[in-house]
Amino acid sequence: MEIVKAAIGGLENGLTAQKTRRTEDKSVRQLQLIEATIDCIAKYGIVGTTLAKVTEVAGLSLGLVNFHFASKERLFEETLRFVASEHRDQWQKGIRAKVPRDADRFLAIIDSFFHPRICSRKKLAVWFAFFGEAANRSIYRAIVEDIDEERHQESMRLIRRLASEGEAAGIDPKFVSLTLEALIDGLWLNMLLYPEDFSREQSKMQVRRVLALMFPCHFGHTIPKTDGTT
Amino acid sequence: MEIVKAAIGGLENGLTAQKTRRTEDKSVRQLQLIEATIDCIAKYGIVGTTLAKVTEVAGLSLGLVNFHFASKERLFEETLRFVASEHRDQWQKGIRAKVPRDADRFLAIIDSFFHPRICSRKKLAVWFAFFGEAANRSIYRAIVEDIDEERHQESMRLIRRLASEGEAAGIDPKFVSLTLEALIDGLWLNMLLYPEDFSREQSKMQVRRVLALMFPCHFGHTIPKTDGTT
DNA sequence: ACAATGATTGAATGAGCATTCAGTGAAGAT
DNA sequence: ATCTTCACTGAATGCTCATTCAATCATTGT
Repeated sequence: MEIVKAAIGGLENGLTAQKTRRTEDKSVRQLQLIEATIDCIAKYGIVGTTLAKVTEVAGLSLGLVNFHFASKERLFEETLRFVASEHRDQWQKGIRAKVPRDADRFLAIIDSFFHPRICSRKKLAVWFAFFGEAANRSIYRAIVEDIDEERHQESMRLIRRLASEGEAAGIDPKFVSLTLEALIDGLWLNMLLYPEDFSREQSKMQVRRVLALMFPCHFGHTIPKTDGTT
Repeated sequence: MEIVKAAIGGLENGLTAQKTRRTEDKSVRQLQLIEATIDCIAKYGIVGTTLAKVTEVAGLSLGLVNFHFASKERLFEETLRFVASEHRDQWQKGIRAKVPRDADRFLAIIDSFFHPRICSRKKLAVWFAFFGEAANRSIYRAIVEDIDEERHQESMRLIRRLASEGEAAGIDPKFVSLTLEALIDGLWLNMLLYPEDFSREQSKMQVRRVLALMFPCHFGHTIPKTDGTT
């Protein structure tokens, strides 16, 4: 993971080769392989993803996966970790950004789920491919749980402050957080299965409308006045 | 599918052999194989489900799958169709039952998602295993879409009547139906990934609380007065 | 220039698996 | 009692794929 992040940095700011080339190449290759894996899972599913296809898509030779990762299994783990931390980086960047109002911070977490890089068709396919296997591979579940838990805690913290601030009502932060996260997972599934019928923007608005039902004062203004779903 | 349904009937009312034994045996075997497939997918995932394991679990010989179904692929299709129609039967039974109030009918659809037979750990594992593959296998998506669409139409019909009946408000049936279905899919995922932390009953209540936010008059009474989430 | 290091290649290996099919046996039909 | 029909069996087949590894190549240090 750490190595891979270094590679992303490297790629983004134009290959500033400070470390020895060999070490850096290593992380670049790993990233290449992970991205090819994402492409393959999206195109062929987990079942249809073979190392031959992955390396072909990456433009590398067959033996490299077992050189850079111990096994196909490890490559899959790192791929899941990659999309997971990509999302974590996204929402953490969101809540650290300019506007310090709690309501906006919470919206930033919500919005992170609908960022084009995070919920592209490819990434959704990868998430659900791993969900499907997670029931039996505890390592996948552990990776997903880690990132879910961290975000859930942050959500609850923000909602708790919102609730005490504005309309205190009987709003239960846990209920709000769990409900919205479940709703978003379901919308993700819709976008995956029916990409023609469900867009990112529309789904984001759908979440906001639910949020407005829960916190009219805080979020009522974030939804369009007219109420057509489509 | 039809053959399989006949077999269920046969099993349930004690093997009333009206047809020739051979034909009936055939459908019994198919059902056996489908149930073994469900067990295997739940235990080993789609990737780890082999025909050797399926037939072993079913207590039958290896060659039978290719005899009763054309291929492993077809067996998988029929398995998905089986859990799909099991759910359809469940909610259709629910809305046909005694109480003819629309609100109760709608609740019956919601509740069908949380029936022990429908959202057992095994069945959830099967659903998400297929969702994971659905992005690439259009046949899976078609099967899921069929059943989703039918239920969605029925839900909207009921909600529309509810909305006109009671608090007409600006409630949009499509929004309500899509939101609740997405929420439920997300809760299913929670139950699959974290069975220790999410129960059927608790999840059902979570849906009702959201429903009560949308239709206080119709569904406010269906949630417990105290508001602890756990 | 040369050696040393270590990344890269891809043919070879062998395991695992879906599918086939020749043979078996049990249940009806005559 | 014998024949016919099929469901059923499981060893054999052949293919796909992850993994290995000997050989090659590029880079760095001296």
